[in-house]
Amino acid sequence: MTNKMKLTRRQQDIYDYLHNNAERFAHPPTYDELCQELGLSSRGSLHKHIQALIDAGLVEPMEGRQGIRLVEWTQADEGIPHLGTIAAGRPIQAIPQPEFLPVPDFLLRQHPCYALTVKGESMIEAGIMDGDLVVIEQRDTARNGEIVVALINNEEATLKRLLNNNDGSITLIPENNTMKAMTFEAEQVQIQGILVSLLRRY
Amino acid sequence: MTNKMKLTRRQQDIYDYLHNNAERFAHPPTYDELCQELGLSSRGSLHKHIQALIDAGLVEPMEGRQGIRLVEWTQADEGIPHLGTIAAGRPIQAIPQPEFLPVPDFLLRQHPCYALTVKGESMIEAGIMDGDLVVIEQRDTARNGEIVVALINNEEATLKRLLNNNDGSITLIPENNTMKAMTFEAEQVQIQGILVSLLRRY
DNA sequence: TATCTAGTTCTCTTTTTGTTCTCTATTGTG
DNA sequence: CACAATAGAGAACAAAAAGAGAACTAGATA
Repeated sequence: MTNKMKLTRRQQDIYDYLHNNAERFAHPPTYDELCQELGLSSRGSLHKHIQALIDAGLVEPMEGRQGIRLVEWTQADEGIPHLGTIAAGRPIQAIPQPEFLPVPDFLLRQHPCYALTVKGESMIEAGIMDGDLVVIEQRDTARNGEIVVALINNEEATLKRLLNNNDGSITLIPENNTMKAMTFEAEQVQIQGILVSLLRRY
Repeated sequence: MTNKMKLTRRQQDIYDYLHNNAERFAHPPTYDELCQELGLSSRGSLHKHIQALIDAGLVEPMEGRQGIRLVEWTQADEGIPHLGTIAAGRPIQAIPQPEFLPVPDFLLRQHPCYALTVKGESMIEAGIMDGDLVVIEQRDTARNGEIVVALINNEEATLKRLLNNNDGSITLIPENNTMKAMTFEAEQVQIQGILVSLLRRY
């Protein structure tokens, strides 16, 4: 449905404006407000452009209620934020101003995702190397055997394979036979996401 | 149509400019904008050059001939073809109708690329697992240490690390300590591309 | 009810942009 | 030298894009 129609110059401008100022409008803006912001004096002219954006699937009219509009966007169009570096035994080292990576649909999930750079070799036998970029789906639960981003004791973040033990404890397994699995109480471990895909540049 | 004639000096200039500054133009540039950038004062003159580039198939007019611009054709827009499966010791198993994968810029190179699915574990210690998708830059030469798609005796295709020996022979090294490196005469080995990036879904 | 507001539809004009044309200057070639 | 190929300037034109402004519609409101 993402009909990538080509926009005219002004249509792009207006879309960019809506996109960049989405937060500024508590309630979706009216045509008159937009006209003022964009320096137009005719609602009719604006309407023509908005209509084009609607046809292109970039914008949706507000449901039923008239008076207003709303913009929609997806991660596939926009890219996912690259939040920083994850190294076993350290907190995630955040990038001050996360940049957005364009990642194709087929490497994402429905739920929101973010990207991290892997530091270290703790998952090397799972084919995850130092410097790889991993795409993480934001979640606070995970199933057995999934590779997760886990926060331990609210201090250190790590990428490991998850094992939920019968007694309620949690074991985090590195995929590196020089390293040992570690077991924690459920309260000590907080799941921050699960691994959904991996990107590597040579 | 695709009149593959050689370009004049200025045509090449203009093509190079478009090529190098493609990123700078949020929307495809208008003729007036290009004139300014290129130091021309006549759209008519520009038009003659652009027309030559279109004839040469290097540039496409914006569809629908809207009051706008020309676009360079890049693989980032269209995606790269997924040609099939590469398994050590077999020819590449081609997909009848290759599908196109949208792959973000930063995982590509300037030169044409294609994607293959990796079958087998011969490169597992390089972090390349069974089922991974590799992006290959189409090339017929490679440097020492690069991971290449090599065709051996015009029969079997394989993904290995390349070693050019002093005596002119070529050694292909698997990254799997249960497998042995193999050495061939230069004539037996044909480079079909080099590894530029890797994608994996979980 | 009358009135106001905000989206829609319409006609019209202006501006922008690609195209086509002619004319001129420069350069290289036989 | 003549001649062709390349390069640019500038004018004129048609169509697309953008905008103005008025009239109309349907809800909301008083």
